[in-house]
Amino acid sequence: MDTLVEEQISVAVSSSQSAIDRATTSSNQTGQNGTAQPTGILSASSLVSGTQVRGNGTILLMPRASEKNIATTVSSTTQAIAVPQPGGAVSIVHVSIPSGTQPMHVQSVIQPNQQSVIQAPGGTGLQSLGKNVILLNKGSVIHSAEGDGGVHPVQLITTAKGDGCDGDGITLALSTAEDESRKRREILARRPSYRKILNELSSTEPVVSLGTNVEVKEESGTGGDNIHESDTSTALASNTITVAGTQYHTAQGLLKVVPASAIQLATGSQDGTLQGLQTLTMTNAGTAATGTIVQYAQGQDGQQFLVPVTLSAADLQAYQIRTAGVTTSTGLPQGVVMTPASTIQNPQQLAEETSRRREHRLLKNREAAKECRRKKKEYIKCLENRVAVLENQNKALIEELKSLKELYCQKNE
DNA sequence: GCACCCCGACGTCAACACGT
DNA sequence: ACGTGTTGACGTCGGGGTGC
Repeated sequence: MDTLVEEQISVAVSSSQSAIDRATTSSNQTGQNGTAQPTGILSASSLVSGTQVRGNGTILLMPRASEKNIATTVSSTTQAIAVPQPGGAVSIVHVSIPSGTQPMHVQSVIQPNQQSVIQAPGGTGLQSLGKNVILLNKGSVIHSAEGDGGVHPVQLITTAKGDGCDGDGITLALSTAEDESRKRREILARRPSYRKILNELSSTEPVVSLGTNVEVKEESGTGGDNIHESDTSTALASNTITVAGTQYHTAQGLLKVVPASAIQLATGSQDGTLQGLQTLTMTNAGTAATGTIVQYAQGQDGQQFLVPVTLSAADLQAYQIRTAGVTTSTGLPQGVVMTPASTIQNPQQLAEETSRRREHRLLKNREAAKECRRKKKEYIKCLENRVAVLENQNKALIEELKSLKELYCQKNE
C-alpha cells in the first residue's frame, strides 16, 4: 500500500481577494483527452507547493518533509486535507472552514472525470463555504451562491506531462464560455457509478467519517501503512475508536467491531486488570441461539485488543465445557483455548463447523449490509448536494442569459 | 389509551461481481 | 472453482405521528 501523508493546504479561492490573478497569461494546455484547452490561465503559484494534480484531476498532496503544514497566501482560514487513493481514482477531501464562530468541517469525495461536490454537514448549504470559496477538482465547478451577478467556473488543469501524476504544480484555467458549455455537457453526461464510488471508497478509505460528529483517526501499526490524521482535537486513543457506543479496535490491520453496550465482563482478574487472554461474553439480541466470545488479548506494549468470535450454541456449549475449571499453561484461571477447526472430524463436528461458518457468514453480511447502507446514504447526500450545485448553476446561467439578452436588445435598439 | 400508518434501521437471502 | 464483498429485495421491529 502506498504511503501517503496528508498535507494541509489552503485551497480557498476568492475572486474578490484576487488571490488568483485572473488575467495572468494565456496558453493552451493539453487535457486528458489530448485536446487543446483554450483557456485563460490563472496562476496558481499561491497554492501550496507540492500540490499536484493527477491525470484524473484529483488534487494530490504529496508528502514532502520540508513542506509540512504550509500556510498559503490564498487563505489562512480555510484548510483542506486531501487523501489520495491508491489507484488514482477517488480522493476524499476534508475541509475545515471557519463559519462564524464555529469552525465547520466538511467532507467531499473528489471523483475523476466527474463534477465533484463539497459535502457540507447537516443541511449546510454550499453557500456557507463563503464567497467564492472553491475546492477544485479537474472538471469540478463550485460557484459562490452570492456571486457578483456572474458565474465564474474555474477548472483545474494539470501542467503535468505524461500520465499527469507527476506534475510539479497546478494551474487554474478560466475556461471560455463555449468550452465551458461543452465541458458542462460532458460533466452532466458522466453520471457517477455507485458501485465504483463505493469500491473506491471502501478499498483504502484512510479517513473514516462516521456520522456528523465523529472523526476517526487510525494510526499505522508497525509502519508501512498509511498515516492519516484527522482533527487533532479529537481525543482518540491509538487503535481504539469509539463511535456512538461502538468500539472499534484495530490490531494488525484487523478492525473488529464490538458494540460496547452489549459487552459484559464475565471473567477477569479481581483487581480489574486484564492480562494475557481473557474472555468476555457479549449478549446479542439478534442471534438468540448464538453467543459471542470476546478474546481480550494484551499486546507487548500493554495495548489491549478485543477480538469477538461469534459461536453457535453448540460451539458455546463446547466452549464452556472446555473452559470449566481448567487452568491453562499460562496460569490464567478459566483461560480459553480455541479448538482448531482442523481437529473437527466426526459428522457432528462437521455440522457444527458448517453452522459456525454460516454464523460467520451472517455476521460478515450483517456488517456489510450496515456498511452498504451507510455508503448508500452518503452517496445520496452527495447526489443531493450535487443537485443543489447544479440548480444554483442553472439559476445563475439563466440570469446570465437574461442579462445578455437585455444587453443585446439594448444594443440593437 | 388504542389502533393504524409511516418511516428508518436492521437482518437475512439471493444474485452477482471480483479476486485468487 | 471458490471465497468474499456488494447490493437489491423482503420481512421485521420499534418509534413517532395521527385519528378515534
